[in-house]
Amino acid sequence: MLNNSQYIEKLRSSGLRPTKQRIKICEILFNSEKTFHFTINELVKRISKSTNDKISLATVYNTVHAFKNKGYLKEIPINSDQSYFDTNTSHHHHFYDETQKDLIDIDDADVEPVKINTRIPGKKIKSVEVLVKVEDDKS
Amino acid sequence: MLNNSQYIEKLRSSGLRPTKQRIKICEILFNSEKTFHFTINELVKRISKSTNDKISLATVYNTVHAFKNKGYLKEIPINSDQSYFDTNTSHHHHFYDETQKDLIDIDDADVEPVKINTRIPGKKIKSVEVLVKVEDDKS
DNA sequence: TTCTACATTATAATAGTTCTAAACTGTTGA
DNA sequence: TCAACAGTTTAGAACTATTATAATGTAGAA
Repeated sequence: MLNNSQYIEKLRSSGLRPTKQRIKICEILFNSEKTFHFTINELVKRISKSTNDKISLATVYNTVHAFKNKGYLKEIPINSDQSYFDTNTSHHHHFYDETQKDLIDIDDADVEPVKINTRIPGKKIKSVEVLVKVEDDKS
Repeated sequence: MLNNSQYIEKLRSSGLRPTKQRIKICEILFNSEKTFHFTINELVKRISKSTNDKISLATVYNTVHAFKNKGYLKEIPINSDQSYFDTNTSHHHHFYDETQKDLIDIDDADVEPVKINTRIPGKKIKSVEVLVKVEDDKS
């Protein structure tokens, strides 16, 4: 939970100009107690609910990508018609409920560390992501 | 490595009419010694190389989805501008080389079983997929 | 204040995928 | 065998998420 001046500092310190659009998006994404998942489309809806100053779609895309590049957001690898982002940038994994089309965090403590006993020469591991797909248990 | 009459049987037994388009796509996907990854776009190219009878793009999409639904193909969860499919439907995971935009199988023996110590009530686990993103090691 | 580089914006463009509806074809059963 | 039907293919249009464009606006430095 940060106030605007802290967002301004955060943006400035990472080389992003603290425009009012970016500050507004910071408020929406980072003011919550809880981290959450969203699509661009959902973010646009939240923005239009919380302000009268419309932010253009292009700016939302630009900002989300900028925040992702700075490490303030993570993109969640999932086959979907749209990209999912996560405000929780700490190491953790996800359930994907295929019935509800819903993403759920898996607490990192609930996943044993994934051991990959092979490497690709000349490449270093950037991330290890586990996606657990679930569906309604009708048994 | 199956011959056409075996593909016909395979298709029929899973409730898919063995049309010449589907048989041709079976040949391309399942005649290889090795399993492989592909995008729709790449599959279309392979088809046009191996036959003079053009298969329409819609049919390629339809067929790939039908095969996926029947469990003959797996879709690989990855953020990309296009969907990746895998002819290897056995349990295994992937490296994704972000520099080369290239998918590489991880032999299942090289990954310790992923233990998820939590469940979602009323849901059953359908799959557990690990994606290891790698990049050039410039260190 | 003025300048400049960076941001925002509306809109067009792009690309992957899905939809449509007409033509075609494998299969069934008389 | 062959008619009839349901499933399949097809070209092209439509759709949707995302990116590019280029003009306008603005934050920050001098």
